[in-house]
Amino acid sequence: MSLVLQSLPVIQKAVREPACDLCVMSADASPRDVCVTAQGSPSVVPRYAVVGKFPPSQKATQELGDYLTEVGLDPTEAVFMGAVKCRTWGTAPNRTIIKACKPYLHEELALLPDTVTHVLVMGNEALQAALGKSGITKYRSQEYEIQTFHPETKSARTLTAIPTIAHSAVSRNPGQLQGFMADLRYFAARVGGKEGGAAQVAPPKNIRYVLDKLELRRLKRALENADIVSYDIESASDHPGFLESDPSSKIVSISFTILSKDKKLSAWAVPLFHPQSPWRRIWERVLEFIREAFCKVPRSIAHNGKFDNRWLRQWGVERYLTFDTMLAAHLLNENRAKGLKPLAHTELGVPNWGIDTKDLLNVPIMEVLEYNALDTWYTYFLYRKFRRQLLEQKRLRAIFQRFFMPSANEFTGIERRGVWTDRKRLFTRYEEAKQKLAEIETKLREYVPEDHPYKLYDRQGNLKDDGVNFNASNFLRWLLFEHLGLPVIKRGKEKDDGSPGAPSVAEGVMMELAEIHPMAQLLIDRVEWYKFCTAFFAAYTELITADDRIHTTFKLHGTTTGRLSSGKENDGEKISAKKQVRGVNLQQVPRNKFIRGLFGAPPGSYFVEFDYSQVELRVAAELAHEPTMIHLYQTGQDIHMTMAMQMTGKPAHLVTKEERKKAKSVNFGFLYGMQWRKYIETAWNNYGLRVTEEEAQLFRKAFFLQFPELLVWHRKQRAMVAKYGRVESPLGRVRHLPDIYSPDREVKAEAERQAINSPVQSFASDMILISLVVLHKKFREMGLKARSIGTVHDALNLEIPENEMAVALPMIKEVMENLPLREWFGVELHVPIIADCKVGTHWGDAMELEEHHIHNWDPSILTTAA
DNA sequence: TATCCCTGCGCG
DNA sequence: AAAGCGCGCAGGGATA
Repeated sequence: MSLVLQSLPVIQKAVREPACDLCVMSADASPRDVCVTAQGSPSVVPRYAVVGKFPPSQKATQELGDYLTEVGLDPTEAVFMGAVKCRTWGTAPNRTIIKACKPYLHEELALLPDTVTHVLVMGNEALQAALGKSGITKYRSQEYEIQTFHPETKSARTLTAIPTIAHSAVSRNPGQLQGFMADLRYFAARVGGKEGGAAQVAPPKNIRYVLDKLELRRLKRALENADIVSYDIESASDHPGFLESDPSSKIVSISFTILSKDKKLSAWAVPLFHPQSPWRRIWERVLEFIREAFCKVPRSIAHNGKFDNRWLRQWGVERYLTFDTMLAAHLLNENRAKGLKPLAHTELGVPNWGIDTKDLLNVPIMEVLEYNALDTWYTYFLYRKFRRQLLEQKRLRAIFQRFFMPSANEFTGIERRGVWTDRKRLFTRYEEAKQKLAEIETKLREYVPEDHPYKLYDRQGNLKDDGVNFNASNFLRWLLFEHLGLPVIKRGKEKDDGSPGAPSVAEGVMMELAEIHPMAQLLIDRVEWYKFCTAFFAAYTELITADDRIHTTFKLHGTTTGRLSSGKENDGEKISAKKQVRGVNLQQVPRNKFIRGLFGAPPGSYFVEFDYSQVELRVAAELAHEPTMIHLYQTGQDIHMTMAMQMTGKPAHLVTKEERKKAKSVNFGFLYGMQWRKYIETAWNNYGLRVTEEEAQLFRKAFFLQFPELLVWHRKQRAMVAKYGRVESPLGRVRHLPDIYSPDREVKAEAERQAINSPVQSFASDMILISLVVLHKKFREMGLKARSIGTVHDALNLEIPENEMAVALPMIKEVMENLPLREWFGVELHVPIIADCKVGTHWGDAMELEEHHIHNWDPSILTTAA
C-alpha cells in the first residue's frame, strides 16, 4: 500500500514559518524544506499522531507505515510530525537545534483535531522535543501526558504520549524489533480506546487484605490447600545495598497469589513492618504463623525469587523456588528486558502498575499492599505463559529443570554465605595501598607547573583547589600533550560533530610514552593503585559484614551467553546525589596476592578453588571437531603453552606463568575471529611485545594452519546464524542474533563473531552451573559441611572444613570431570575435561595440588612447599 | 543536581 | 575498510 502525504493546511497556515532562522538547520535546507509542518493523508480523519526526528520523508514513512499496519493501525489515519522541522542532509540535530524547534511542535500538537488523543513518540530527539526528557531507553513503553496550550486559539489539550525507539534504529539493529513491536501493539491498543492497553489479563476482582486474625487464619488455610503459590515481598533498609542481614532491614509486606487444589485463584496481601500495619510490632510472628503452610505448597513461583528467598531465609522461612519467571524469560529470550513490569507489558499487555518503591515506608499502606499483590498476580500469569513455552521446547526445559532453577536456589545460599575476608589484612593493606598511591602522586606533582589553566577559584577569587587530577581528565591531557608536548599516539571516539576524539591516556599509549618521558611510567603505576584503592579496597571495607564476610549478587540472567554476572543488587542504585551504592564483583578480584590474599576461609576451613583447565578451547575443539586440538588434549598437552613458546621463542621450561597467561588471550583472540591488526595491539598492550604487520599476519596464518578445522567451523556458524538468526549451544541454550540481518556490514559481522563465540561460552559456563548443583546434592547426601561460595566463569570456589578435605577433594574432581551430560542432555564429549585444584587458607596463597595430593590429602604439603 | 555517554581497567 | 567474546565499577565531562 502506498501512502500519500500532504501538509495539513490548518496547521501549516498557523505554524509554518518559511523564513525561520532560529537555528543553523534552515541555512542548510532548500526553501521548500524549511519548517515542514504536520503531514497526513488528505480527506481522512486522523486518529493518532506520530513524532519522529525529522518531517516524514516518503521512504521513511512507507517503512513506518508497514510497521503500523502490522499492529492493526491504519497509517492513513496518522498525523506525522518531526521534532526538527527542516529537512536537511548532513546536519545532525543537537540539543540546541531541538530546543529551538520545540515551540513549533507544541503549536502543532495544540492544533491537532480532537479525534487525536495519542501520540507515538519515536526516538530520543522526538522525546526531547515532545516531553522534554532525554534517554529513550529509560522512558520508552510508558504513558506520559503532554499539556499543550495554543496562545492564539486559547485551546488547551492533554495528549497521551507513548515513547518508543526510532524505527530507523530498528532497521539498523534488528535485535530491537521485538521490543519495538510490543510498544507499537501497546500504542495501537490505546488508540483503539481500550483502557489498560491490550491487556490479556485483568487485575484480580478483589484482593484479600490480611488485616486481622480471622483473615490471617484464612490465608493459612488457603496456603495449606494450595497447589501453586506465587509470592513477593517488599522490603526496606537503611543500608544502601539492601543487605537482608543489616539490623535495619525489615520486610514491609508479603503477598501471594494462590491457586487452590480445586483451581480457584486468589490474591492476598499481608502488611508486615509497614508503619500503618496492624502487625508492625509482631510482624515476625505473623510470618512464622504462615511459614510452614507456605513452605509446603508444592509449586512456588516468583519473579527474581532469589532476592525474596534471601530475605525470607533471614527470618527463618526456607522456601524452595520451583519456577522463577525472570529466569524463564531469560532462557526463552536472552535479549529482552527482564523486569516484571516490562514483561507484563510485552507478554500480557498490562500497563505499569508501579509505585515509587524507593520510599515504601512513606507510601500509604493500601497502595503498598495493592502493588505488592498485583506483582504476584501478574507473575502468576507470566508463569502460565512461560511454562507453556518451556514445555514446547524440550532442551530449554531440560536446562531449566536440571540445573537452572536448582542453581538459582543454590545461589540464595551462596549470596547469604558470602566469602570470608581477612579483616586485619584488609585494613592494613588498604592503608598500604593509599600510602603507595600518595607516594606516586607526590612524584607526579614534580612535573606539574606552578601555573596551569585548571586552577579553580571560589567566588571571592581565592584559590579553591589546585585542579590537579591525574585521572583521565582534561587536566592530564593538557599536562601531557600541551604542556609537555608529548606526541598524541591514539585518540578516542570521534565526536558527533565530526571533530577528533580526545587524546587517549590508556596504558598502551603510556607504555610508548614511557620511552620518552618518566612521567608515563608513574601514571601507569598510579592507575593500578588508584583502581585498587577505589574499586576494590574502598568497596570491600565498606561492605564487609560483622561476621567478616563480603557478599555479592550473582545474576543468572546477567549475560546473553548464560554466564553469570556479579555485582550490586540493582544497577545504578544511589546513596545520595553523587554517590553510587558500592557493589562488589567477585569475578573481577585482581589476580595478585595483595588483593586475592584478602579472601579465604575462616580458621578451621580451607579455601578451595576448582577450575576447568582451558575449558573454552576444549569446548571449541569439540564443537569444531578439530582433530589436532583434540589430539593435543587427549595426549595431555597445553595449547596456551604452545602459543607462549611461539611468541617468546623460549623453550617450555623458561616460559613464565605470566607469559602463558598472555598467550591465552591471543589464542582466544584468533579463535573468536580477531584480525592481525588487533593482534598487534593485543601483543603490545598485554605483552609489551612489538609485532610487525608481517609477523602478525604470519602468526594468525600459523594459528589456523595448525588448527584448520576451526575455519570450517567458523563458516558453519556463520551459515547457521544467517539461516536461522540464532545459534544453539550443545545443551540447547539459544543465542538470538537478529543483528545478522542488519544491512550494516559491521553490525552483521559482529553478529557472526558472536555466533562463533556464544555456543562455546554458553557450554563452558553451564558446566560450572551443573557442577554446582550436582556437588550441592552430594554435600547434602554425604552430610558434609563443605559449601560453594562463588563461581568465576570456569571456576568454582568452595569453603571446606579441614576434616572433610580428604573426602571432598577427590569427590569434587570426580564430579566436575564427569558431569551427567549424556544422562541429562544426550551429549557425549571426545575431549577430556580436566578440573585443576588449588587449596589455601587464603585465595591469594592457594597452592595448586598435584593429582596424587588431591587423592591423598595431607595438609602438611601446604607448609612444606612454602 | 541528575543523567547520559565515554574512557579506562579489573576478571574470565 | 575493518571486525575477538562476555561482563561491572569508578570517574570525567557535557548538558539541562
